[in-house]
Amino acid sequence: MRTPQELSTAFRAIGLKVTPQRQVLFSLLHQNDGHPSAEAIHLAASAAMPGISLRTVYQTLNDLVSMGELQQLQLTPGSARFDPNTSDHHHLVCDGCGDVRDVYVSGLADVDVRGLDGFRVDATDVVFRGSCPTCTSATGDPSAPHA
Amino acid sequence: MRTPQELSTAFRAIGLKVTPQRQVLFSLLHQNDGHPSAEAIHLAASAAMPGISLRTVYQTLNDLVSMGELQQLQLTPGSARFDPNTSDHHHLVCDGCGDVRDVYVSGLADVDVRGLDGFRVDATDVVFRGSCPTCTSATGDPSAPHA
DNA sequence: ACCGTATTCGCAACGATTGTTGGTTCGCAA
DNA sequence: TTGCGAACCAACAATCGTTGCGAATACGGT
Repeated sequence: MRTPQELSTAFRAIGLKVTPQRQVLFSLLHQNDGHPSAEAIHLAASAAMPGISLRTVYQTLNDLVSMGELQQLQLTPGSARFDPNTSDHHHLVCDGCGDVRDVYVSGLADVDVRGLDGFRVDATDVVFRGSCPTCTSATGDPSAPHA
Repeated sequence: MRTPQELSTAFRAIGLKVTPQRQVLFSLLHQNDGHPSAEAIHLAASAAMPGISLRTVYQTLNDLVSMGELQQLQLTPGSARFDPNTSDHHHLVCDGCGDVRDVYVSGLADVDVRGLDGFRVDATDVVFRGSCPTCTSATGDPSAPHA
């Protein structure tokens, strides 16, 4: 995620205004390395600016997404998650607790894909699903050391 | 997707009953190689059995998903899609028209993944996003031959 | 400082999905 | 064949995540 200053400049450059609410969100996202939902962001923003509306949070998140400054993830049914990490990475989802982590994948260009059939590929998203260490031990996975 | 007969047997085996409504759904899904939404399945089912309720469609789809006979996809915000193709494959999504296709990927095991960090991976989903041939030519892609 | 216009907020509405309830049907094991 | 219980439908209401609307407000180029 770019700095609040850079985001402010980018907003003004396309005719969007930099309000205190947006500054709060810029700051929160800049220092966020997780994958928060809109609700979670609203909660955090409310701490810094009581009364900020969920509507405004959605509005600004959508702006950031369409500017390409923020990635929107739909990894599970239910609420979308937002990813401030704009570097080239992929995701790891725990089926147990729903936690999401970033992973870095190399060698993707070497995989063989059949069925593209004239399709133009702009982006490739890889999602690994499984169980995080905490959930793995909690569910008594036989391949894991038990407590 | 397994045959309606196999699905019927599988349902009975876990104490679920094989009703005419379910048989219609089994048949529809068996011969479906697309990625229909629940709504689309309900529409098709209504043609074969007028009056079948959307509620029943959801119920049976959920049963099939939890039995592992059907895959539920959440490729975009909005409605879920269901994939009767249970073979090992991945997906291609057109950002233009929303169309979804199956693709087959080999060599995935050779990619290098950093950040797994004790995570147990059960499944890997790859989603290629881009533009289908129809949308590519319609949007005037400079790299495509124009009309 | 001014003014145009974007932004804000609260509330209503939306689409997708699930819960409920009550009455009826019907699969299927014994 | 009979009986139990599951499944069906209808008709809602409710939930969740998200967006549309409209009046009041405030950013920011000049």
